[in-house]
Amino acid sequence: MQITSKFTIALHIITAIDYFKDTEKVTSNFLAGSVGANPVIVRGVMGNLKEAGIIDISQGKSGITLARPLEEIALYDVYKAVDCVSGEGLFHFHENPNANCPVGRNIHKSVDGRLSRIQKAMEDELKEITLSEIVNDTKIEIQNGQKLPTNS
Amino acid sequence: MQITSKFTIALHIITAIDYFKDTEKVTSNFLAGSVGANPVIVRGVMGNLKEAGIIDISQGKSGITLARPLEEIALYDVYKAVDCVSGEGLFHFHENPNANCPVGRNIHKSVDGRLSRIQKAMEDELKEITLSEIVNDTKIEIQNGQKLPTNS
DNA sequence: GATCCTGTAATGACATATATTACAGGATGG
DNA sequence: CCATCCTGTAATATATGTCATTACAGGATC
Repeated sequence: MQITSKFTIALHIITAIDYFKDTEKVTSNFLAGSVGANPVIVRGVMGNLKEAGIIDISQGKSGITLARPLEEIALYDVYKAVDCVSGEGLFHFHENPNANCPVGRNIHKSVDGRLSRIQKAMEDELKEITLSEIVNDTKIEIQNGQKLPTNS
Repeated sequence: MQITSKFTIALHIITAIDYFKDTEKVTSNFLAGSVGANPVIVRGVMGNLKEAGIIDISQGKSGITLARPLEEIALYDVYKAVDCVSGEGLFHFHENPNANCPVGRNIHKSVDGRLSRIQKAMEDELKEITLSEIVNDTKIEIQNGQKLPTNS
């Protein structure tokens, strides 16, 4: 199992919105071209990000823009926006433990809290990382890629 | 998306093996009855736990037994044993970022490390919890459930 | 007002999770 | 030593989720 690629698509979208904000009209088709996914998928993710107040969507010349500074967008905000992990939680508990068995009747009580704690550890880490880190690193990587090998 | 229930089934199995070790012959069918899942699924999980050196499987009177003390079985060991998360990692990266786009060409480099770090945070938490905690809590819950309401 | 863009529905392909039936082969215990 | 019981595993079915794709309605823009 894996967390849906909508999450990394969202990170890619935000990075591209920032990177191309001054040089391109950023639309769902443009973003879909960069992401390599279908425009409908991208529009869906865009919708999630808009609901979460992370981007603004306009059909005008401005196109799609960021609604707040990159420093104020944590990976956790994006993760919540695209709803990677259902309300059921990260772990899928088997549905039918036997209520006639003492273990089956009580296993939930002793496990649920610990699974939440594990999920929380992941989510706390998501809160520690902002999009500004990712965008900055991406720009650095782009710079490095543009340097040609040279002897000088 | 959710992590497969094989994981919680494994926790349930281990708990039941310990709980019933002195009173029942523990077989895949017996465990499947407690878990409320198909015996074939349980045998599959049992196979994973056996490979990982967590349980021993015998067809004799002893049935299925724990291969090491509960204190030495971390949730992480079980998680690895049942292979919840593929080698691809917890997060599914979109497959086709556009190599002709500077962002598409570099987004992986700036994101991959951070996604690993998030996954690691979860896995580190899994390492902190042992089955002895879960089994002890389950036993306590069973005790509490057996206490009848009383005025005395 | 023509054009472009978003929002969304409908459908299909594909992968994964779980259940289920069936059976071969091995260990056990009488 | 043999009947029995149990595990290991293949094959199949169903359900669900992901992602792609086509299509189009409606709104904003220029």
